This record gives sequence, C-alpha cells and structure tokens, in this order.
Amino acid sequence: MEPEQLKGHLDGLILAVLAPAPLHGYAVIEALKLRSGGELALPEGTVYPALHRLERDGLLESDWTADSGRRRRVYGLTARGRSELGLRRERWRSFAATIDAVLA
Amino acid sequence: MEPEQLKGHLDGLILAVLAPAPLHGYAVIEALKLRSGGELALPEGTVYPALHRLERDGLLESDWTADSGRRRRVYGLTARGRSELGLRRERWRSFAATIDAVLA
DNA sequence: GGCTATACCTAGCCATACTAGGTGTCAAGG
DNA sequence: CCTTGACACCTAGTATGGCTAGGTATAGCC
Repeated sequence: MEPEQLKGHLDGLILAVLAPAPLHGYAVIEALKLRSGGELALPEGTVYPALHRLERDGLLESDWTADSGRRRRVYGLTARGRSELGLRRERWRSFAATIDAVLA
Repeated sequence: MEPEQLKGHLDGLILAVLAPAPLHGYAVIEALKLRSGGELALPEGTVYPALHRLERDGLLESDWTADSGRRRRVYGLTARGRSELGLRRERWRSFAATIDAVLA
C-alpha cells in the first residue's frame, strides 16, 4: 500500500470502524487491519494524530478509562461524526466511480 | 472533489488517458475532464508538474511541435510507462477493494 | 484594440501519512 | 527477578504532491 494513496481517505475509514461501537485507539488500528483483511496495517503515528484531528473537529469524542492500571482512551462518534460518515461514504463512491471511468 | 483524495492516484489517470494515443499537456487536461464526465477539472498547476515528474521517471517521453507558431509539448507513453499503467490499474483495484471493505 | 480560449511554465503553500523517537503497564519465559 | 514482547499512549519533524497564484505568449473574434 503506497502511503500517498490513502491521503484524504483515512478519516472516513476511522469513522466507519467506530460506527458499530466505540473503541480505544489501539483497537481502532486492529479493527482497520481486521476489516481490511490485513491490507491496512497502519502505524500508530498515522492513526493517533488522525483521532485527535477528528475529535478536534467534533466528529469524535473520547473518554479515558483505567481498567487495572492500564489507561485507554475510548473514542465514539458524535452526531456530527455519524452524519459526516454518510457524506464520506457518498464522496468515496463518487470518487471511486470517477477513477474507474478514467482508468478503465 | 476534495484535493487530498486524489493524491497518489493522478499519475495512473494521466498514463491512462495517454494510452490510446499521445496528447499534449493541455489536451491531457481536457481528456481527463471528458473521460470523467466533468468530475476531474484539474488546474494546469496540477497536471503540468505531474507530466514533468512522469517524464523524469521515464514513464513518458515528450516532443515539441510547432503548428503555425503555436508550441505544444506532446507526451506519449514509454514502454516502462505502459507496464507501469498495468501496475497502477492493479494497485487501484486492490486499493478500492480495501476501502470498500472497511467503509461498507 | 481588447477579450477569450488555447498553451505552456514555476515558486511557494498546505494538508496529511509516516518515521522515529519517547513513556508506561502487564504477562510469560528463562 | 528480570528480560522480552504485546499492549497502549504520545509527538516533533519529514516528505509528498495537489493546488494557488502568478507569469508568458499565440490565435481568432468582435
């Protein structure tokens, strides 16, 4: 996977894996790996800043939990995040159709 | 079309529109617009540097023509460019499948 | 003469995925 | 016990590349 390809698409992917249920950051990385069949093995330095960005923009909200001394930051979609996910899916479909048309 | 989305995909698109026949730079812009149904209206500042990059990397080669005082730089695929196009199509299919899997 | 479309170019901006480093907890093995 | 690995978080700095905004010049029409 070429890094540049992913630009502009990561945020939608993160929103998508958080749609069923809230997850903590590290679990988001694993969920992306799992749901992509191992294709998306993203480094922490990619995902953590993205989560912070999405929270800053009001699409995610987070809570700290401390189960037995281990601190985790659990992220969930806000209302705006959920509607933004719809927009992102739409935008992806349109984008993919455009690229398909030119490349085919 | 969000600019960031296109990153890492433009080169393949340019190779694709040049596959049937060589074109000059400005015509590449119009071909992209046409083949995308108007979706890809890319500014010259995006396409010209990309063409130079592709030529520098040996995927395109260019010739200057001067029909009636108007200078045009006509780009065509090299052998490496043609095989690279195959790779790019393959890589796009794989990428799109991955995003679809996560986003769906 | 001025306007539009054609046709080329480049310096600098900016968003963002990634690298490379850091901190700390916990469980398993030698 | 103590090292190793997985877990879990963080951030400063880098590199990439599409885009903005500016420039040059020709052709054709009103």
